[in-house]
Order: sequence, then C-alpha cells, then structure tokens
Amino acid sequence: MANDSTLKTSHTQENYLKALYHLTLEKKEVTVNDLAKRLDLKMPSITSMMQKMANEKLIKYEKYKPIKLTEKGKKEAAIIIRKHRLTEMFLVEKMNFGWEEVHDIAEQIEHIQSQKFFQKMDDMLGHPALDPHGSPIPDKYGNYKQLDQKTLDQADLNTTVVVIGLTNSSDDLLRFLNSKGIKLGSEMVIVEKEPFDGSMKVAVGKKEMMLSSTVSAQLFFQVKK
Amino acid sequence: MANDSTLKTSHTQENYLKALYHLTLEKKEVTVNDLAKRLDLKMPSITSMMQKMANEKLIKYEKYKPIKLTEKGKKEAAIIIRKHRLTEMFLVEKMNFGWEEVHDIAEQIEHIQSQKFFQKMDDMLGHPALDPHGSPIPDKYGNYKQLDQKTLDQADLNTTVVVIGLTNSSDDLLRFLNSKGIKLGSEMVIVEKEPFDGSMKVAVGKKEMMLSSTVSAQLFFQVKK
DNA sequence: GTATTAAATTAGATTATCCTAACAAATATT
DNA sequence: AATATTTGTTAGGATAATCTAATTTAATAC
Ligand SMILES: [Mn+2]
Ligand SMILES: [Mn+2]
Ligand SMILES: [Mn+2]
Ligand SMILES: [Mn+2]
Repeated sequence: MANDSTLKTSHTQENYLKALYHLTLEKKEVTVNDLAKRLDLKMPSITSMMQKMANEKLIKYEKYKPIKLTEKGKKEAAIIIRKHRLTEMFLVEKMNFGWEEVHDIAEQIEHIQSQKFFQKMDDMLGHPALDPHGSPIPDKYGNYKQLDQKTLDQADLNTTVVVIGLTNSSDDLLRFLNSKGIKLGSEMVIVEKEPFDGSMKVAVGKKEMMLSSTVSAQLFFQVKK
Repeated sequence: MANDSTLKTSHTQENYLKALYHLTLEKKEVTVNDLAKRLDLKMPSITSMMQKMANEKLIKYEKYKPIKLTEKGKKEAAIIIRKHRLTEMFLVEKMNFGWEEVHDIAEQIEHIQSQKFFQKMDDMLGHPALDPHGSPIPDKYGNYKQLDQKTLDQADLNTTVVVIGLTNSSDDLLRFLNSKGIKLGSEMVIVEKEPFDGSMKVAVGKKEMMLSSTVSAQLFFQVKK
C-alpha cells in the first residue's frame, strides 16, 4: 500500500513539476523564492509542497538548499510539457486557433489522463518536433531535445535571418508580433543596430520597423543561407 | 464580495450538477441516497455538499426532502453536458475514436474553461444535435431538447426498425454492440419475440441474432418507413 | 565581524472535499 | 401501534492545498 505505483500525481503537483523543469533550464539553481514567484504563491506553500514532493521522490530537497528534480520528476515534468505543447500544436494546426490563444487552454488540457488522446494528436500532427512557438516537444518517454539558440539582438548587421522561436510565449509578446506581422519563419534583414539602447531596425519584406532590445532578445533566429 | 458572479463552480460541483440533472430526468424525485450511489460517495458527503450548493442557489434543498435543481443549476448542468457531448462527438468524428472510448476522456474535458474551445468544436462539427450515442446536445444557452423515445423491447413483430440511440452508454453495452456489429443507424427486422423472457430474434442485414431484453431495453428505435 | 536585509521555515488557520461513527427521522413490516 | 429497516443528518476527523504571522537561517553590507 505504501508504494502504490498507480498513485496519480495531482493536477497541482504537475504544475509544480513543470515550473521546476522550466526554472531549471533557466537558472540551474532553483530556490523556494523562484518557485513562489513563478507559481504566484507564498513561500510557505512552496516549502510545504517541497517536503511532500521530496517524500514522493519527485525532487531532492534539503532545507535552505536549492531544489533539484529527480530523474523521475524530470520525466514526469517532460511528459506534461509534451502534452502541453502537443495540445498547442493541435489547437493551432487542427482547430485554427491563433498562436496567442492556445496557451491558457493547453494549461488545462495538459492534465487530461489519457495516453491515447495525446497519441492521436501526435499522429494527426505527424509527430511534430516543435510547438507553435518554436519550442521543442519532448518525446513520449520524456526525453527533451534542448536547442541552444541565439536571440536576434546578437544577429550581425546586414544579415538575413529567419525567426525560428521565442524565449517565451507571453500573450503580450505574441500579440505584439501579430501586430507587426512577424511569425515563425518570417525573414528579416538587420538594417541598423543602435548600440546605445540595443534597438535595431529590420526589414520584414518591404516593411521596415524598429525592434527594441526587449523584443529582439526574445526572438530566436537562424541565419538565412 | 459576497455575490461575485465570477465565482467559478468547481470541478467537483460540476459533476454533482450533472448527476443531479441526469437523475432528475430519470426519476423526478432525487434523493441523497440516489446521488450517493450515482457519484459513488457516502451519504454524509452528499448532505454536506447539498447544504453548500443550496447556499449557492444551485439547488433547492430542505432536510429530508427530495433535491431539486434551480433554474441556474439546470442551466449550468446543461452546459457541462453540452461540453461533454460535443467532446464525444469531436473525438469520434474528428479524431477517429470508437464510440466506446470517448466517455472517460469527455468526463475530463467537459471541465475545461474556454468557451472558444467548445465553440470551435461545435463549428467544426457543423452544430450537431446528437452525440455519438444518440443523446441530444443541449444548446449553448443550456436548453435541452428531450426526445421521448421507445426502446426496442416495445417494437412490433415483423417491423423494420432503425437504431437511433441508447438509454445509456456504458462501456459494456457499447462493446457488446460492437461485437454484434450494431451501431446507430443499423436497420433490423424483428423476427421473433419470446414472451417468456422478453428476448427477441432480430435480423441485422443477413445476420440473425438473439437480443435479451436487457439489451433491447437499452436501444431506442424508430420504425423504418 | 557585527548589523541589516532577504530568504526560508515553522506554527497555526482556513477552505474544499470526503470519511466513519453516532444519532434521528421517515418508511416499511408485522 | 410497536418494531425493524432504511434513509438522512450531525459531529468530529482526515487530507490536500493555501494563507498570515512569527521565528530562524543565510546572505549582504557596513
Ligand atoms: Mn504554452
Ligand atoms: Mn496546467
Ligand atoms: Mn458520455
Ligand atoms: Mn466530469
């Protein structure tokens, strides 16, 4: 009874796992405070959940030390992320949602318990490697292929680049990009770079526009060859 | 603060509402005991939830008296049922699931909060009136069109009938029908009726088979004209 | 290296949901 | 009607997830 492997990770814990996974990729040292901010909870809530998740061997946790996912925790997290990103892709590709509309729905659907449901999505989509925002979709075993990509603020003057992903997919960023007509696959030429504030002028097709460093630092690119 | 109309009905309460709605159609007098059995909970849990839901004006409830849904409760219930049935239809029509596979997934997806998500399903499906098991889908305002249908055990000898629905869609029934090759729209001739146990022999195409009254009482039919 | 600040933990409550045990009311049976 | 049975309620407790307030530990700044 103590070690029933059919015990289901709760909805809530799945969200903790995901947050931990993402923070780990961002920072390597994840603290109680980081998690509290990410999940918009108070620190005591985090501490107490960390104690519980450590018991369940999802994380390694010692008082006052940084939090680490175990292999088990990593795998479970990656599988939720897979379900999230497959869902986003499904919503965009098969149900005609805009890329700025899908995150909140995926945040809920990622918790559906049905391997077959996500298997069908995956099949219908032809086993996509990336979600609609250019982020990699872990495989069904929880393996994650991290692409290390450079952001647009590091692109050289006069090169032609292709936008291939986003560091994050906040509604605000996505709507900003929509308004500028920028999407994944968009090509642009780096026309000017302003060293003072890091802003740049780019040409997307015939349209020229200024991008602040705030924006350009959130776009992954590849040099067009 | 006391009357915040944005307060969301919980996952749990949505399931209570649905159960109440279905039981009301089945029995007209719904008791604490009925609900306890339907939801597989103990009676004290029901009593205490009924007290809470009465406070929230979802039901009318007085100690020891049968439970009634309010208009508000009925509407909310019908909207969950709508989401459930649209989901089942979507899974069958757009994702190629078998009709016996969709209920458990729909049981979860019905709780997703996103009008737009279900709106898209509805559009993609062309605003279906019935779910894959022949049950009516309430409209988006919570209006329910109850069809009063007769079950196959009441069909006359030698008539040709079409199966148009099921009184319930338990896995067991659906798998039995699959094994017999019976689905919605199947035509059959009533070849023999055995008064002793209520069983009947029917011809589905060229195949003749016996249906017990247990089965025939779960199939809605229409006379083929 | 002491003092200050920030981060983390503990203690103790709260809300939601569900349970068992004990009791009460309503129904059914002699 | 008196008794037995079934149904429903109350009392009191458990677990999950969260919070505020108080306290402790660690990190930073003088
Ligand atoms: Mn997302
Ligand atoms: Mn989520
Ligand atoms: Mn169903
Ligand atoms: Mn449900």
